[in-house]
Amino acid sequence: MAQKVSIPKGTRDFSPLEMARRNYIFETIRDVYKLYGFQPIETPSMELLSTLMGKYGEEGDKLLFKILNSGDFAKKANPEHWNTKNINKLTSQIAEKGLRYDLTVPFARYVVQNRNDITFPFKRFQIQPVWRADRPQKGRYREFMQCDADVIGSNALVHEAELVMIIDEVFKRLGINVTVKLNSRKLLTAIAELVGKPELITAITVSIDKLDKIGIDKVREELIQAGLTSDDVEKVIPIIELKGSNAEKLNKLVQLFESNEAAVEGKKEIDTVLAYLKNYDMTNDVEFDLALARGLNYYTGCIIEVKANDAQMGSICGGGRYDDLTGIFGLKDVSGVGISFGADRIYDVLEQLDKFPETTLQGPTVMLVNFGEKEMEYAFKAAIALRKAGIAAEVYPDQVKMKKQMNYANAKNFPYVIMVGENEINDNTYTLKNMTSGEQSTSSLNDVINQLSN
RNA sequence: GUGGUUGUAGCUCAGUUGGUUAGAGCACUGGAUUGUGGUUCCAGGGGUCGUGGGUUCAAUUCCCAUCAUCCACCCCA
Repeated sequence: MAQKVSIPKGTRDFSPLEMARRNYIFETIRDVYKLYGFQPIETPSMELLSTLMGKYGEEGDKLLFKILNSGDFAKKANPEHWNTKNINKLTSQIAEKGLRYDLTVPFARYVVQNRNDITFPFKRFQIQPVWRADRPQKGRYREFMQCDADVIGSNALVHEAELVMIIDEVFKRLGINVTVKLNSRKLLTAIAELVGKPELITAITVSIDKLDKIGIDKVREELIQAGLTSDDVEKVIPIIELKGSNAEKLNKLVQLFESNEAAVEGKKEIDTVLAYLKNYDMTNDVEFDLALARGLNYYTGCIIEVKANDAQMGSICGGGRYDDLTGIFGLKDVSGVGISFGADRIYDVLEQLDKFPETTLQGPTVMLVNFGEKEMEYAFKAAIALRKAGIAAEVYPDQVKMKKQMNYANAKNFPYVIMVGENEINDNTYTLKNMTSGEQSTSSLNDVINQLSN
């Protein structure tokens, strides 16, 4: 009996149709990135664990796929660690590589390693898969594509504004309505300082980030659990619950925070970015949202997150400014800012909303029907001429029933089929059939090429 | 890591209050239709009912375990 085959949890195969649709997403993002002056790079699938570990928080370390060393790796492992189940020490002895968890940290490594050859500010984009040993669920895979654009070596807030414009343009082209949420990590720092517990910044941000999902009461509970007093909580809640337009929220912010230094800086960041955006005709909404936090703890300035308005899905794009990511690798005072589109989630949203364009369904342009030996030769030559003219052509390889050949053309979504039999050979003509309308006409090869070239 | 869901044909799923030949739709193959597909009709192939154990005269069905799956939490794209 046949062996039951499958692929690892959280991974997927992609059919020709799915590839066409994925490429449509990648091309759209790539085109917009290029339009804003970004250039592509690629980095290896695996990085040294020393590069990856500790950059994504404790949770992140757990979610890294680690690659077992080659050869007799067991020899190098200290048996004591086996016995005491000291996983951390043990992994460092038997695994020195891991699959990349995102594209930002490898990029920071790339910049530090190639700093002498890079002209700053450096704008790069990168579209590659990343891996996380997460438990899969809706919109969550263990292998998925990220489409990153980052600027490194410039503090200017114009980049934040342009990144928002890129997001707007990409989703406009894809036909997805989104809300771009904007906040600053500095305002979150200010909140932690306001209650006099700066060390709780991570726990606080994690809790308030859930406001949308779990509601204000649960957030209160979580904040208390995180170590805030109820007095503290009553100070925090009005801030994250601020309502009104972006300008109104920003104004009220001043009163709530008074002259907290971090708050002033954070507000200025948001002000500046929104001022830049006034020059641009946004298709989607930009919302200043104090409850936006984002998990990755390397962010220091503006943070950005995008949600689809018409689909149930986690964030489909996110990013922010990180002031010290290259510092970890020994290159100080280089600020970076970037965004990342989650292509797989965007795919799921497009599918849910049925927004893929028709053209992603289309197969090669024309199939030539195979009627017999003589006809095959005639058709084969025609296919060569068609390809020379830049038209994707294919001759059906076997002499089987017409019905079967037409079924094949149908299944493969050929928009056109060419039929050549005895009559056509005698007259040196070709019968071209439009598969959507069913119309067909007989003419010379040049005419056929002209018709298909449009 | 925690909680729940579901495992029956290639795919999507019925079904059996435990009983001897396990069903449908889609897909596939052949025919109606030997140069015309996407519509229709007929026929056919394909399943040790996830795996292991238990209860029973008898288990695909009940019980236990295990694996896989999907969903939710944690966290995140």
